[in-house]
Parts: sequence; C-alpha cells; structure tokens
Amino acid sequence: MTALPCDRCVGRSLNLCRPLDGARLQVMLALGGIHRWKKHESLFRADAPMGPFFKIRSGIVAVSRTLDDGRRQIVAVRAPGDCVGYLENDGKYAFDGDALTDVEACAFDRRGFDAFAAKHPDLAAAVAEALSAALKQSGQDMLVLGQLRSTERVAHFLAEIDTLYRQRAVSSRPLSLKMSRTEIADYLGLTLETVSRAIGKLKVRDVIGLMGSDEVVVLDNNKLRRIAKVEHDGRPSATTIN
Amino acid sequence: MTALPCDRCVGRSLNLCRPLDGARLQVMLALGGIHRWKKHESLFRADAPMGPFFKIRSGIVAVSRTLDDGRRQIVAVRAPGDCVGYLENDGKYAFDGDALTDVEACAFDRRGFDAFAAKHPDLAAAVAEALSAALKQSGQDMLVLGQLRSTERVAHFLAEIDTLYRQRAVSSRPLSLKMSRTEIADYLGLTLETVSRAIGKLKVRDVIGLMGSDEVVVLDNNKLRRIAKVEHDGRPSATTIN
DNA sequence: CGGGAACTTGATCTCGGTCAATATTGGTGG
DNA sequence: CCACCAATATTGACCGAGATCAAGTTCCCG
Repeated sequence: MTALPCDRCVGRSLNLCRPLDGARLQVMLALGGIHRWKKHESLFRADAPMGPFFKIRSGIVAVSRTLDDGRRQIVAVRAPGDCVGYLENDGKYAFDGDALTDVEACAFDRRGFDAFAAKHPDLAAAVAEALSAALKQSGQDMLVLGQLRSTERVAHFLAEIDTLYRQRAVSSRPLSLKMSRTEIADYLGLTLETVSRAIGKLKVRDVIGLMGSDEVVVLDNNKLRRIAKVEHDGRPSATTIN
Repeated sequence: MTALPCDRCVGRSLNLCRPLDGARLQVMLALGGIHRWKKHESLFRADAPMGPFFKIRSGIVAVSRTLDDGRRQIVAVRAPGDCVGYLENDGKYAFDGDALTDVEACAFDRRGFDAFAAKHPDLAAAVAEALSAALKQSGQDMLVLGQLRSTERVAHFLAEIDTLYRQRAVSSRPLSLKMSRTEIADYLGLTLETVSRAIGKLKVRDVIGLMGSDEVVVLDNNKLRRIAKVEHDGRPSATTIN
C-alpha cells in the first residue's frame, strides 16, 4: 500500500482515518487531494460558495467569524487530524478558516464524502463522534468567554493549547503558541494589550516562563490549571470538525 | 398507526422523527418513554453518570455548565424537537439540563440509539445534521459572547428567541421569554442588572415594548436585528443536540 | 546593522459589575 | 376579590476590570 494522504493522523482514539482501509480508501482518495497553504493564507471564507472541507495533515488552522465593523472571534483552533470547513450555511461556508502556520491538508468533496459515509456506518459514527467532541468543546469555550476574567482566560488558553499540541504532536517543549497576541485576543474575546498583561501576570507569579514571545514554559502546571478554572482532562479527543 | 411520542415534532426540515416509520419506529419506541418535569427541575446533571438523552416534546430546556464558585453559563436554549443530554464525557453528562418551563420529553437509551442509528444511515445522517447545526449555532454564540456589547447581546438574544420560538411554535405573539433576568444574564455572560438596563434601553428607543417583564413585543424588527449585529436568518434548523 | 512589526508598559476612560434601595408582580390565603 | 408577602425586576450610586490611546522596547528578518 502506498503512502496515504492521511497516514500522519495521530490521536489514539477514533479519527476519520481509521475506518479507511483497502478499497474504501481508494474511493476516499479519489475524492480529494493534498493542498498546501502558507502562514496567514485562507483555506476558506465564510459566505463563500461551499467547496471542499479539509483534514489537516500538518500545521494549525483558526476557524473564525468577523463582524462588518472588524470585530473578530476565533471560534476554534484546529490541529493535525482535525477537519475544518465542514459546516455550511445554505450552500456557503459558515466560518473563515485561516492558516496560523504553514498548513498541509487533504481536501474532500462534501457531497461525495457524505454519500460515501452514508454507506459506511462506522465512518458515519466517526463523524458523529467528531462533531460531538467539537460541540462539547464549544460549550466549554462559551463558559470561558462568558464567565472567566482575563487572566483566567489566558491561563485556560495556555492549558488548552498545551494539551492540544501535545496530543497532536504539534510542537515539543517549550510550548510554541503559533499565535500572535492579537490572535490570542481574538480567540479569548480580549484585546491584545490585556492578553499581554495577563501573560505578564502569570510570569510574575512564576506560573509560566517566556522565551521570546512565542515560546512558553509551564513552570507550575497545577497552579496554571487552578487559575484556568475549567478542567482540561488530557483525554485524547476525536477528530474534530468545523 | 397510534400516536407517537414524537409526532409533535415541528421543523420543516430534517429532524430525528422523519426517518422513523413502521417497524423501525417500534424499535425506537422500545428504547424510551415519555417523561415530565416541572419548571426548574433538572433533566440531567453534568458529571452524573450517563443515562438516557431526551427529545423535547414541549417546553424549554437550558443546557448549562457551572463553576465551583457559582458562575454559570447557559450554553444553549432548546425547544420542542431538539435533543438534550446527548453529549458525554467519559461516561458522564457533559452539561446540566434544566427545565425553564414545564417540560415533556422522550427518553432514549444512548447505546441503544447509537446501535440502532448504526444500522440506519438516514438516521445517522439526521444526527450528523443536528450536531452540525448545533455546532454552527455555538460558533455564532461565541461571537456574541466574545465581541458584542451588552445591549447588542440582549438584542441578539431577543431576535434569536423570537426566531426559535416562532419556528417551534412555542408561543405566539407577544413573545414570551420564559426566562428570568438572571437566566438571560447567565446565557449572555452578563449580570441581571445589565440585562435589565439593556432591555430598558431597547424600550426607550422604541425597538421593543414590554407587557409585564416576560412578554416582549418587537416594535421594530429591522432596528432590533441591526443592533444585534449577527444575522438571524429565519431558516428552519434541524433537530439539535446537546 | 537598520527598519518595521510585534510586544510591553503606562495613563486614562468607559462599560458593565457590585452594592443597595425601591418598585413591581404574581401567587396565596383570608 | 382583595390584601399581603415573597420573589423578581428596576433604578441609582459607585467602583473596578478591561478597553482605548499612546509611548517605548524588543525582536526578527532582510
């Protein structure tokens, strides 16, 4: 068997690759090919006519939505193994998808995939599992956006990114955020200045250490997670969809 | 054919009832029965061992999560036709489910349902569709929580509830909120005082009118939706899951 | 090195939170 | 039916976390 578009997918539990074997795989492969984007390029735009969705092979993707006046909310950060660009609204993408780093991803035709999934119950179950995981995550994030103070949010973000990247083998220690202060702010519903101050506060309290502005060392994991309030069970999450 | 537990489900597009017919329906029915809750009773608790999930026949349910210190975030408001209590975390409910009004719902055994869905592709597709719709909604809500100011949030809430209740034939005009100021605040990430002031502001601007504190008349829909910033396409949404 | 982008830090302002005092309202029993 | 009471909502005064505006500083990257 040759190298597969998805053979790099990690994640110990279920993901959209496992159910693919033998002949079925061939069909899937026919549906989409590998594409590449550079940092800050767009994978897809909200309200643009629906095209394929993508399964990330490497790199990080931000899923977001922006108001007319420029206010932007990053709704999810996706890592290798995750799917993005799956959600649609009346034949259009429901969100923006932006490469936070250089990205490689498999493109899949939405209709073709759905039709294929309809014939393969385990694949359909994998999709449902992925969607459930994403929905659960969204609920957590709403708690963060609605209830946590700025420093709590940033602490939560760091714990979350730490868990996410570790699971997906994105980067080793020290943790590399891959996001500017502005991007973190857009994810947490804060301003870049507030994010900067909150990070400073965590540094002063010896919860974390900084190497440059992108590399973070978690000095006191317990304290970090206590500040973050919301549990981050390091449980492996299924392939996630957006 | 006799009266069905789900025959009241409205929603023009897909829902979890349509794919149920004949013999298959019988199996589904064997999986769960109708239950009733009074206002403010709990359908299920986060972290409690997983039991059945529920499909609402009548009434409104709040899906929420509360921190140790009491801060609470309502993550979704569900109406007849929607499913709640579906998401799990390691064998436990992922969220709280509370009756905002008297509620009637069908209980379904999770495992039994999943097994059944695995054999019926159209049902599986319906589940995926419902989960997708819920996830899209969550993204919108994150934009609201992260970026909108208090009055914008309240306007958005009113527009959302108006659309939701109208689709599901929950209440006619004037719109009955079914939620106290505190509950609205917990949904919008605000305090009850701020919600009250924002409603007052919308009243002064003649965007809405009040009859008592629960009944709202939308006087200027355009203005309301302009303030709300986020589009509320009145598109029928699929059965939603939590 | 030099220049520009990203980050940090500081000063001030504002929105929404907090605390507190009424005002409604709705439900209950007389 | 009305009076009363508890629960809920409104309104006001004040405060503080975070936004905004404005310098500086560091860090890349050519």
